[in-house]
Amino acid sequence: MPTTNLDETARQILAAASRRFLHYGYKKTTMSEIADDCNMSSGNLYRYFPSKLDIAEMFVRVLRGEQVANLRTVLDAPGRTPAQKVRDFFLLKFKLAYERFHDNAKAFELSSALILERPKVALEWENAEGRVLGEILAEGNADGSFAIDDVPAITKILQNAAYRFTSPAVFHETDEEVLAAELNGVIDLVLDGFAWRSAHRDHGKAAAAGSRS
Amino acid sequence: MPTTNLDETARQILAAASRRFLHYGYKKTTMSEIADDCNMSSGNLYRYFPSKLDIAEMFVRVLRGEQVANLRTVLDAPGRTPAQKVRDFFLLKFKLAYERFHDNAKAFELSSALILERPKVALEWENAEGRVLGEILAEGNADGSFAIDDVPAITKILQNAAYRFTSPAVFHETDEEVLAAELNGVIDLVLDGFAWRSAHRDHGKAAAAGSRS
DNA sequence: CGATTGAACAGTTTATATATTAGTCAGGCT
DNA sequence: AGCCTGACTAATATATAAACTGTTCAATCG
Repeated sequence: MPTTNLDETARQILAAASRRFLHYGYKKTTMSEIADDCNMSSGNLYRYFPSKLDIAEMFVRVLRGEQVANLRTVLDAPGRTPAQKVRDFFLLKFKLAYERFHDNAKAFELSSALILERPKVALEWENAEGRVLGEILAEGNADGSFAIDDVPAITKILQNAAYRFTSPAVFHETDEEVLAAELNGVIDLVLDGFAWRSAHRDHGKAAAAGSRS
Repeated sequence: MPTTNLDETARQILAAASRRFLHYGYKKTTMSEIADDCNMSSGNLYRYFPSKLDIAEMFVRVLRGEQVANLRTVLDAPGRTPAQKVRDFFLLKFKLAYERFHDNAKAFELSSALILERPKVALEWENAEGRVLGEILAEGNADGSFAIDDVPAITKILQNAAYRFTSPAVFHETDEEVLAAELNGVIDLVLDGFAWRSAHRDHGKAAAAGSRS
């Protein structure tokens, strides 16, 4: 709930801006228009946000909060094994990203514009989702289905392996069903990797390094 | 060797164009300049190439030929197991892509411009490399280290899993060493997945589907 | 007569002028 | 006082004109 910290007026500004960002795009909405929507002067906006880009950043922060909360439901799903939750996590993440960006050029534009100027926001987003994924992995460690000693490292590896299915730039090329099927293929292989490591608990860095070069 | 099919004059044009593409960029080199380099009129270029874009396409085709030949050396490396060759393949592919695009905006521009208008070229490139990777997998099947029944499907899955490390758009953000280390992490996990499947030869589509949903 | 040219055309890029907008701040309002 | 306004400015974006470039093809060359 990132909006909790915000003033009532700030929240009103954010709501007006969000509506226009999604409908007309980031570049085409002006500060004056946002101000008019809130029945205030454009100058007054700067008492609540340092710049237009910061409004966009807050918008994305809210979106991220919702998405992370959405992904977190995977954790609480009853009757699902950790392995199934890993799959659920990435399929849901893919679905959310696909639905947001496919046939929604405005959302893509806002995202691109923000990430270009504030790369840190993208990193924070990835880390926030990574924490959820890490909890799934920890759960698998606890019930013995996984055997992961460096959870953050494996989290990163999984995010890398699924990158193709979370990078919006590629979405326009391929159909959702096809991509989902390919994502399942990657998850299958990765989970088998976990199964192998779980059966050979002596893996660790030594074994991994040994198999290399 | 894609240039073998070409006329001597066509090869001269291609060489002149390639030099300018890499030095000044695709958009900034004009047909007149290429023609001047070859001591001919601009109109005469069209007796050898239908358009400027086709010169760029041929340039990329040559590049692809070299890259695939380069990757193919991985296959013939003596004393390497198939698993090691899978790693070699992707590390080499990453290194080649990184070196080509990092700090070489011109190569990136040419690639982007071409892929935008001729997406098929990118697909053909991926397929050509996939064939080499498929041969490595087949080798692993032959010596028993892998147990892959649908080699093309697994090839695609591997390419998807390594996408993060072959997509030039991301290269400018992260340092080569870090990316290579992360790629190794993905390969580790994927190879463990192969090991698991090799140890449980009854995997196949039924088992994979069963583990899902 | 086939091979080549370069002027001509249509489309695009660049350069320039005009207009809009993000952000500031001295003052007005409550 | 504290909150808000709206004219102002520097910077960005849009619109318009000029220049250039990819491509064609009738005329020329060998």
